[in-house]
Amino acid sequence: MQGVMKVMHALTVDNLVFGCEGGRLEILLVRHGDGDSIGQWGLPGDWLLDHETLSEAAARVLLDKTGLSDIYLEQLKTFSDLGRHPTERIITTAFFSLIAPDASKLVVGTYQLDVKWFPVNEIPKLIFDHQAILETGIMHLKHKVCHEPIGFNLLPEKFSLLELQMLYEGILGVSLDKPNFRRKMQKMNLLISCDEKQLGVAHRAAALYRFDKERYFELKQQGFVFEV
Amino acid sequence: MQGVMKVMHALTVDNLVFGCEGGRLEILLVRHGDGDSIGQWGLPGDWLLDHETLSEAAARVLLDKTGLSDIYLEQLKTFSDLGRHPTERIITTAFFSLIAPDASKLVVGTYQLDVKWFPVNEIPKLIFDHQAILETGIMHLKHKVCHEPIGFNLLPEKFSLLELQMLYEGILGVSLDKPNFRRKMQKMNLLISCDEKQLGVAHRAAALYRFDKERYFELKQQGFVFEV
DNA sequence: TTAATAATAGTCAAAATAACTATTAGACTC
DNA sequence: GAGTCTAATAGTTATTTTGACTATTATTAA
Repeated sequence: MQGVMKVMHALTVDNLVFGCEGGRLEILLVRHGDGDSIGQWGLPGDWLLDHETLSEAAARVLLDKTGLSDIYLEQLKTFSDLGRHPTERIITTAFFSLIAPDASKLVVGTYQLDVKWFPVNEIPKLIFDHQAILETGIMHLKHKVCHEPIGFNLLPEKFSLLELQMLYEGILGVSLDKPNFRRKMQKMNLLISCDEKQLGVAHRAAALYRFDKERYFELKQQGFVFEV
Repeated sequence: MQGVMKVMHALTVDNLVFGCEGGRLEILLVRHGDGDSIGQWGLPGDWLLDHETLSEAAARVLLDKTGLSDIYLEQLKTFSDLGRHPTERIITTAFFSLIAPDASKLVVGTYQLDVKWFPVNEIPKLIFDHQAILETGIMHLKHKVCHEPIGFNLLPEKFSLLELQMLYEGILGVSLDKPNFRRKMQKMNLLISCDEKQLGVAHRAAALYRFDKERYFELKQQGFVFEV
């Protein structure tokens, strides 16, 4: 490390937590309760501390701001544009995760006014460059959903094939052929039948499946490809 | 940004520049000429300055340390492990790029003892966690090569199909069927015939091709998949 | 009883893949 | 200059996968 002088920087982490409700892709946002951005919506984020890695910070911040814990957070990208914060130079590392929205209960953190899921196409105005970070996250999700069987992370424990298909259609913005989608999914051997049927639906009840995690890790290692 | 106190951090950028020579994947390393790490090999990196983005820093540092310019650098990942530097807390953002090694001449930067290409399986001991960063880069490359037609970036302007195949075999560590590989590549319409043949080879000379950049961007947008 | 809705099963032509064999061109050797 | 070596290039074939469909079935609501 030579040639130029060392400079210190302010660093934060911001979390993109995606969920899915009724086939619609959702993102978790918090409303700030103090500071310059009081009252405004943004991604759950905070400063990186001295004694923690970025991943640790992301997990701590997510717990503090939203009450969610034990969530797999993948590092997405570090954002360093000079104008991304109105008054200071702050660099932020964004993390990415997919969960089933109702899996855990949300808790509004201290210094927070609210925590809420928003459908990704009905987003309020966000602080700083969080809109751009979200868009990067959605692009990443679209790419990832074609190369890894991640759709399952967004669904409840037990789900029907149509729910899975609608999720893919929602994320990718395309419509898929039902019999073909079903055939393709079943050939991957990622689905375990629950030997149960939907309840309370006004039509023939669909079989419910759950997700074979062992098979998932197998496929992940050998480089999964899912084309639609 | 509330709840915890702001802390300042030291930030650097490090560049993973991959090349290919004779079917072998190579990485560009520099040997430090001063500081604690004098005499040791590492990735070309340096401090992030106040007035620049991470991408700008990566490009500046690459030029300063190796003489390379006008190279597309993709942000790979930010490394923040507490023990990654022996004496200080330094966080680094790694950048990733693929070039044809002989495309540009290397220039040893000030404060540098040497700049050199190393085959990725004959790497000297590297400073800090640069070995781990390199491994992350290689994993990323293996993944990427199956999903984007990036092989071309590593080859000279004109190349034969066997050179391309050997590159893929080298990166992925598999052996591929020659007629099938050829057929698959040609069907993508990414190759433009140069109407030239190899010279000075002790066997039937192969046709030389170059790479159709326009078609490349088309495929990139629609989500390229290359399975072997 | 029938309409509506969605699940599930099945068909079929076209395209893609994998595993091959065969032939050809050019250079080197004896 | 005939034979041999290497790798390029062409072609074959069975199997699998795909995309675009149609048909049938189960369930509830009207």
